[in-house]
Amino acid sequence: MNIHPNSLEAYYLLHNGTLALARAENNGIRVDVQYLENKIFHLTRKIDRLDRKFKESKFYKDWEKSQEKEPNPNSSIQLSTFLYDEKKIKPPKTTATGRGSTDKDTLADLNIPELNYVLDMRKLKKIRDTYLEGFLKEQVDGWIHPFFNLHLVTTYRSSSDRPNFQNIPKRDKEAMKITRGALYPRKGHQLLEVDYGALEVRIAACYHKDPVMLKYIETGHDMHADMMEQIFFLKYDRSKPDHNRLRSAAKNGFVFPEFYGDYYKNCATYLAKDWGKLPLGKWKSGQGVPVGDDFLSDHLMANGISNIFAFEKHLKVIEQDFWGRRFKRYARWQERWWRQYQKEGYVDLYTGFRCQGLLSRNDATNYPIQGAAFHCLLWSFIELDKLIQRKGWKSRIIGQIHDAIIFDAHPDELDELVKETVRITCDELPKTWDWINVPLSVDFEICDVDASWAEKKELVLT
DNA sequence: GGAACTCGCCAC
DNA sequence: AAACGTGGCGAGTTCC
Repeated sequence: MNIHPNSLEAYYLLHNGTLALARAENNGIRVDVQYLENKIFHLTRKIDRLDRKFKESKFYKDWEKSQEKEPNPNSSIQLSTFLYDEKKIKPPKTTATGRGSTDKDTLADLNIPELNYVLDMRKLKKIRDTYLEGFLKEQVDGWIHPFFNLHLVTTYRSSSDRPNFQNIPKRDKEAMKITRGALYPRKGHQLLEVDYGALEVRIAACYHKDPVMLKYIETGHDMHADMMEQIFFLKYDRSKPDHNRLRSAAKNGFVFPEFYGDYYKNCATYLAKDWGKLPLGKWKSGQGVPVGDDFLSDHLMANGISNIFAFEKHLKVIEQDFWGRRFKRYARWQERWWRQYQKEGYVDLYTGFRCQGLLSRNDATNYPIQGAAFHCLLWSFIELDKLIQRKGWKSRIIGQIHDAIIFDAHPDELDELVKETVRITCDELPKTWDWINVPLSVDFEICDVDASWAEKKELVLT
């Protein structure tokens, strides 16, 4: 099917998407209210304890003397004023408005032990106030009904609110356990999650058709391992934990930022500091994360890189190779796409939508990818919803997170639900939209019957 | 007493 | 030449 900009097909995608999402909203998610109240009580006790300890410190006493009103550890303005105006510390980083920053990384840089109390309190408050209190506020008789919006996002992605179902903690294990530990399936059911693998990378490839990228996708060859080898002068060994950490660093600190339009200087800083645990000046022996029997500083120095500037230069060369040789066709597509926008004033998505208005170069190349990737998810969501209706199943769809669908599944229907999901997401979708010229794949995660969302584990298909 | 803003931080 | 894309939301703050 060929979809034209602002087409009827595009309209129906949102129309049917709205109806399917409304059914998921209506289905809702079970929350354990007693658990929420207990956790909030215990987190409050922990936060109070940290607050008391912080207030006993010399740092706080000095802060108290420096201003009229009682210092509030949660006020970034008060903290910024005290650190950078009163104590005359040079801000390691500033905010968008030019004020000295007090975010997590910046405070860690300052090396003031008492500030750890502030950081610990912030983390627990985030969990308590945004998530647990948010669920409690929105729940009715032990059910929440998050909304999914199709009309708010510039790129034609979705958003979610009241409460936001799309930003519940996952990476931080403690925050994940506490927040997702409140969310349950229906009695006798189990939560099931299906994720598209590398969806945006694959959809990007449908636009630029870069032969090197297509080969990576078709063969399953590990692009991030290749970049890890190039950045860190190593032969990737998947059995080594330190190699896998550096592979993640290459993936999240270089490959994805470059795809989104970032450049080597930011990548160098981020890789060295956040992933490598290296200082931003000159390096000494024994610094950074372990690499084999060595440390990252020793390993890089052995390869002629002994400070952040040399590392930047190294990444500059890698970036030139990345866009000038490896993904040359991808780079040319970005250039073409940007010129198209400059000439016509819009970019079109393959799914029949048009992005207009003032766009930056990065916007013009990112929006069509982000939007069309979400539309793949939405199409699958609609079809799965129809299928469940048709079959009269007890299983329900309860939500969606950009490239993932969350089911509240009945165990008797699980096998068929998984089978049908693979069919719709990976086989039917590319048959419907012939611009999808790459294979698609999905992964499943599952919780036991009656277990909370915190108990999620990988589902291996046989 | 509410609107609008900044900042920080969670997700993809 | 320029320099990371999209959201929601709580707390603190300022303005009206």
